[in-house]
Amino acid sequence: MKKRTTIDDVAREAGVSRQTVSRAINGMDGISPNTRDRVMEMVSEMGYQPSRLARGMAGSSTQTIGLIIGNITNPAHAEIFQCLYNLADAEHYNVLLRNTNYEKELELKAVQSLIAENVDGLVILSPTLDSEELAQFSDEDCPIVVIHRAISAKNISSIVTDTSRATKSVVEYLMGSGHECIGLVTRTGELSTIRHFEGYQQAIVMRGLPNCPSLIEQEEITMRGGYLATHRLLKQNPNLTAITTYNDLMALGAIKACQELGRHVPDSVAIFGYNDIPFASFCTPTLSTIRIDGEEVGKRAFQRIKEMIARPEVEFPPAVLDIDLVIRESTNRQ
Amino acid sequence: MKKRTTIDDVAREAGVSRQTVSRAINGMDGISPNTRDRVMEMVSEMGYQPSRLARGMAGSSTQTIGLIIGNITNPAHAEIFQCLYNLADAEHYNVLLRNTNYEKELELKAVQSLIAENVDGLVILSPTLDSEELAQFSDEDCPIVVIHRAISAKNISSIVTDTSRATKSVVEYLMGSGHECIGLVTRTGELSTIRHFEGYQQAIVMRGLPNCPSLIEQEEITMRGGYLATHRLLKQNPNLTAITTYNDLMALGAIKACQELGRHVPDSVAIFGYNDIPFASFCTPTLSTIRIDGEEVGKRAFQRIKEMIARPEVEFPPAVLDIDLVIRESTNRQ
DNA sequence: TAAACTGTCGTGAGCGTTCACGTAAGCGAA
DNA sequence: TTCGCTTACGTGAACGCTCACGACAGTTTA
Repeated sequence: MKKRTTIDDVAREAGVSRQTVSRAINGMDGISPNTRDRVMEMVSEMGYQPSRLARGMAGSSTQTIGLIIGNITNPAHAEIFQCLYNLADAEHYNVLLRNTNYEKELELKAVQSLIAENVDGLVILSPTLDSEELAQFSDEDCPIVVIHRAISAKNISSIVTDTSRATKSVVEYLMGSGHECIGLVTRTGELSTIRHFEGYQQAIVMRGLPNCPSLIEQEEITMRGGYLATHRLLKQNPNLTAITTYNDLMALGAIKACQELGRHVPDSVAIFGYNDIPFASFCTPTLSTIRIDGEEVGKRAFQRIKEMIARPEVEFPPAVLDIDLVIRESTNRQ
Repeated sequence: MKKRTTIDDVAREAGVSRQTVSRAINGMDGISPNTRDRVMEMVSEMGYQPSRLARGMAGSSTQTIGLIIGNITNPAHAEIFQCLYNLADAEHYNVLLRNTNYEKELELKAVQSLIAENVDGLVILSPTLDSEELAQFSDEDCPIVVIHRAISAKNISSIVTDTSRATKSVVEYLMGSGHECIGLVTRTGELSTIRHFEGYQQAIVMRGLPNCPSLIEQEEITMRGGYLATHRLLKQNPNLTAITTYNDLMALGAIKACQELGRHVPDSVAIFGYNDIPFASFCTPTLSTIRIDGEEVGKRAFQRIKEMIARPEVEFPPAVLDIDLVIRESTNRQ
């Protein structure tokens, strides 16, 4: 049975007090350079690692941030996680993950449980909870950063892209390429789809095209979901020549559905994705999509949560990220 | 400043002692049904949640398992994580993730840091560390389950598939379809590739075909890696008609490379993957691959780590999982 | 009837830190 | 000298639990 090396062990060996060791390892002042060196040498000699549990108990920080993620299996989410993780890890933060499968109940529980775990901050990467549901956590003293949903309140801040404008650009691009009957494949629920609708309809209306409800299909956010929705869409609207989707996964499913129905992509149907996951440039045909820089998102989210931890009284406005249309084969009609 | 509800608060309100509350919430005996009910009612009324930090400090378990993962961006890994996570979460375990990018140094540090965090157990999902490197952790009293590498020692156990046999089956299948010049695209490093080589060569030799080193290319485990390796492979061996790969990601890259080089898949080159990630059945052409049930892997890993936590003295033999060949379009020559 | 046991509960200590103090030495200024 | 300030430490308490006990009924056993 191995016994853990504690701060007291180090203190004893170095011939100083507990507190002095603490001062040394935490870079606090009130300690002379000489003693600091001596202590630090002892620390590495004895292989001492402070216990995060004890630190969390005694101090105010657990050096842990919670991350709630809708589905880690979604490559767009995974990329953001990875980047956020790397930054956090570099600053000795632990990342505590909760995979919620986009379920509202689970997500609410996840927020509560993470706060109860004394995380220093919380990042939410899932389009499930709405502003009101989030607002109830304003009074817990745990800063929250929400990704992809604009909200800013006490202790709550966000990193967003302009989904509405992006979707509008996509539809305008498709109309510019001569498409007049454009379908929308999006997720179930209202929450983040509303921006999606918004952009879609703005573009349609501006162009004076008919705003037809049968051109919209909703499904779960997976390849299978995109596949099913597209099947329905094309059955109801055989004259449809383009589809814009909620994300790349649904787009990949859409391509599959088109192929099964004998509708060539892009010659018979153009498909537009959202996110630019790695597969988008490796599939056949390669996928036109909205590029969101996952690395940038992860970086901003981490920076923001750190700022909020450091200055809890400040209220931060949403950070809006740029997006680009990436045109590839799936919309490139001959 | 919100104050946390502690076990003492509950005890006071319920008119019992701390320890009695502890007995109630932990389902220990030495408490009458009446008091238990009364305490539990008070617990939910006050919204009391025990502090994992304090539990970890005071008790022997932190209810946390560590998971080291090579690259969470790899869908095969993500699936296993998700399943393991779900099971762990259902039993109130936290999962502490470390993403190591397959780097040996990071991975060794990750193991040490997780042990220092007092995790109850550790699961390693990465083909990076070899048996000797792992063996040094036998003496820490923290059970370790290694996925995809056969090893069993004190405190160390594993969940594996027979990569060698699987690869052999693939090559035999390809030869059975008339292929005589078969390339191998695998990862850099020796560790898990050795089983890959083994199966490949066994099949080749049994058939009496020449064992040509130029038919093997190594790269990083990504689509891009598979893409680059395949480019080199086809340049050096234009007469090659089939490629078997380390995993589906590399296979997807291989398909891309073939398309760029004007080699039709499967008519000119057949491609075989490994893992059966969701994209394998949604890409074009759909990918023939080895099916590994990620859900089963995650389940076994979690069950095993729980067994090891419960009975630290027992040494478990590797659990070997079944695999299947899944034949799809990418090897289906007309 | 005394002794031993069983069921139910409470108490003190300890886990490994940080925090808010207290203290002693050294130095300069009034 | 005397006071105050700074620098460099040390000390006790606290964080919220679990663990190993101890205590005290009530019930069985010898």
